[in-house]
Amino acid sequence: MSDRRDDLLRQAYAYALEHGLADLSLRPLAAAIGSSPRVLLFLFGSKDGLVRELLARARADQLVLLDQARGGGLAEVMEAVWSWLAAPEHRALLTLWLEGYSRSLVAPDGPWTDFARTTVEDWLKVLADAQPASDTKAAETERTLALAVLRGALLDLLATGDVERTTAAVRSIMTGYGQT
Amino acid sequence: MSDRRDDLLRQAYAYALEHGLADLSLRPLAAAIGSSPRVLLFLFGSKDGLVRELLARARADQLVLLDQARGGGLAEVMEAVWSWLAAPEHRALLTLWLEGYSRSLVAPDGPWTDFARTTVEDWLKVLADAQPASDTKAAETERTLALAVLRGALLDLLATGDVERTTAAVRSIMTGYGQT
DNA sequence: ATCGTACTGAAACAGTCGTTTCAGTGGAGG
DNA sequence: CCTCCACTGAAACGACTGTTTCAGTACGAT
Repeated sequence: MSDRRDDLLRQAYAYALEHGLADLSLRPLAAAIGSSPRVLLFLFGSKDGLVRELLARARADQLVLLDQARGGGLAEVMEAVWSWLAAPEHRALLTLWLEGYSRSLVAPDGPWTDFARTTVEDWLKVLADAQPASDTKAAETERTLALAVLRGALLDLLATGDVERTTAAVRSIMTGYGQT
Repeated sequence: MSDRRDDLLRQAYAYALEHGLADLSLRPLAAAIGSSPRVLLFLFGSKDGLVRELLARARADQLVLLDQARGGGLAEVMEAVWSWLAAPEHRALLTLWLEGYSRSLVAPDGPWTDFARTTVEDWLKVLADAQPASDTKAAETERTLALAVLRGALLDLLATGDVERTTAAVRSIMTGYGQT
């Protein structure tokens, strides 16, 4: 019966969104989601195993977004992705994402392995699919720039909460692309 | 005699650049720099006090860069900043910066307070000084975009190490600005 | 009824953490 | 010489960490 396992993972995910991953600890987590450290270790093998599944879930959430954003040219995809990034209800997920990103840069081992590099590739691939001719050097530069703008604006937004200014910045660069 | 204090801070800073701030611990740090937890606490009051000074130093390092990058139009400043960001010898400092950035988003209290928001403002101010008329809405959008590109490309670079691709992306947007 | 297997509560284990207590150094000023 | 004071080594404190040990409980199959 992995119902309980899935349920606990879902609750642990919600808890991680609220409290962050950096100082996640089994005892407080278990207490908050009505379980025990013993059970969490039994179900997930180790804390690292649990964290790995939490990160996988965070990545899965983003992949769902990226899939929904498909279709149309680069401008449409950027618009769709940005409106998702700027939505207040995704703020917690995105700070969690940034946490995993920065952590994977300083500690290449552990559950975070390759998290940063993987998400770069995930996103670039989706952007490439939105380009008519994605195999040219110019196209690669174009989508790298698009990714940089989205993420740079996200960093800004997460720190300042200024939706208007950051959205204006993202929009301003899309006008350059063809409006398919 | 604060010679010793400055010396220890300098060494602790070097240690933090190598090992990151997230799981910084007094005993290993003290052992590595030829001191003791007792002395570190005596000199800096608490671990938080030490971390605060380390972050202040990281910020100071960036302010030096930003000051050197001054002069010229937005394109020149971007070029100067990017060449600094892309330099391999600054990789450690920048991952440390990102670590502090993400940490300050999830734990608003503690030594990290406002670290993210502060650095956004630091950078935007320098970019504003590079604009001929910085008080218009269009100028604000323009420099927000410039900041986003620099930081987004930096995120990409830190994860992939692909200097060529990220540099091309940054350069591609500068061509739009006037080459003062 | 008996076995086996999946699960779980309570407690302990060994370790690390930041910080404090206590007992000293060493050297400058009176 | 004595005192004061900035400084430091050693050890302990209490709290917390992930994980393990042990002793069960519940339940389905034989």
